[in-house]
Amino acid sequence: MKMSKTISEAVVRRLPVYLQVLNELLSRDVQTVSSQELGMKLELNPAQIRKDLAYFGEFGRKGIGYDVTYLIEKIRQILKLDQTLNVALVGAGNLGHALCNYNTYLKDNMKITAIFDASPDKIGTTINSLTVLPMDKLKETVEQGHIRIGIITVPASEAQNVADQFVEAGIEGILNFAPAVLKSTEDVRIHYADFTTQLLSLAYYMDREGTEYE
Amino acid sequence: MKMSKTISEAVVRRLPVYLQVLNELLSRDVQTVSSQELGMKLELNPAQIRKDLAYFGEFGRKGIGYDVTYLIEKIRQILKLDQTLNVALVGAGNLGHALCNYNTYLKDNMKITAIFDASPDKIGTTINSLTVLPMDKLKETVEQGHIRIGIITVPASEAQNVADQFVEAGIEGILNFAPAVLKSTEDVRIHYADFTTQLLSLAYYMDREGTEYE
DNA sequence: TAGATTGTTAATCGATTAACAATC
DNA sequence: TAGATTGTTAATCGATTAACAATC
Repeated sequence: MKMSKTISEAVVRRLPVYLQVLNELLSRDVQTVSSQELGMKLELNPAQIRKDLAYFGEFGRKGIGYDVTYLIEKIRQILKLDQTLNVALVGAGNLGHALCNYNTYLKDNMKITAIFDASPDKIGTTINSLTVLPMDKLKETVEQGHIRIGIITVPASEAQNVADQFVEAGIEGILNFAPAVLKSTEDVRIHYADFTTQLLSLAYYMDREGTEYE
Repeated sequence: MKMSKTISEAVVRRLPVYLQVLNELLSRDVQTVSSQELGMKLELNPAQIRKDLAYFGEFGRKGIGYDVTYLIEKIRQILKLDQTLNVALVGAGNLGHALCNYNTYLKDNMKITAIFDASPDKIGTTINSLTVLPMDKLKETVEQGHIRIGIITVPASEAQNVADQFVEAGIEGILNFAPAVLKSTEDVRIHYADFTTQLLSLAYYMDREGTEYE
């Protein structure tokens, strides 16, 4: 078990993917897995997987591999999935609706506990038994509800404004679905989940794959 | 104007983000922008931006910067946004619905032209004037409709199966929203857009930011 | 014991950044 | 001309991979 050494973001982003595959193994009653096997499933170098995990502790057994259940537990601890994180969502449009309903998937780790919208049409309506609140209730709700993560599903033009309000309310992390680059203070982390960027970069590879002029 | 040199994925993924910021500048009638200014907006090193763009041509003017309109045009060409790409979506659930309605945003670059679902409840229903088709129509529809990109919004357990059918149908790129790692043949590119992974990695940074044990 | 596989150090590879001549 | 900023080469930094002693 070692600490110090800042862990790179690339490593942290791979952990949830490891968890995905491990959960799938668990559901098939696989007891033990080697970095070799994980590497095959993830199309990742086995050494990388071992190294990633070793940042956080010695989770494997030499000559044997990793106990699936134990490793899941450990990664869940690292990602703090034992505690419930409360999440606020701003933007009760189609995507906002979809995410709220997806809610169940994350079970008790992450829970959308408040929904906001600027539009009077939306305010007061109910999504998944949550009432859509007006924006001026955001700060108070976030503070009182111990909400630490904010999700933005508003149009790009309003995203920065919402981010500012989240920061002001003391949120610690933002997941932004709007196709916009956001500014925040240093202590608030922003992750981007805009799928249009993904789609556009995918387009680049269309037709060209394998035609790499060489 | 130079060719050869394979362009790294990191570069390609930044292009849509550049486009985002450039479009925003255009909407504010900004004519010219320097790599310095772009760097500030994107929190990226100016040298990196210049280098990224230089892979594709000489788009700037020394001493002046980049013409916003011209650069937008060039990046759109690189990402092949001049041609319309037809997209098929499998999974007419909440997220599928949301993406279909989002459709307008992508304007004429990307167009969801077919929706599929395995569930008899969904088949035959209409989303945004498109009728949800059964899975056995996928191959034929993809081929006849010149569909080159597939979007997966089914549960994780079915994602691989859908991907296989896409590959079989000759799709060239897949955008996967299911929390699952997918296998495909080498010539089919898979991008991941599962937001749960994003959320989980965000959780890692909660409470720790700035407490980096040093 | 022999075979397998970890954790970790060292080597490699690739991506980011700095620096600067060219030039608007 | 002087100041600004590109495109590009060289230097740096960090992440991935290989290799191997430790050990189950």
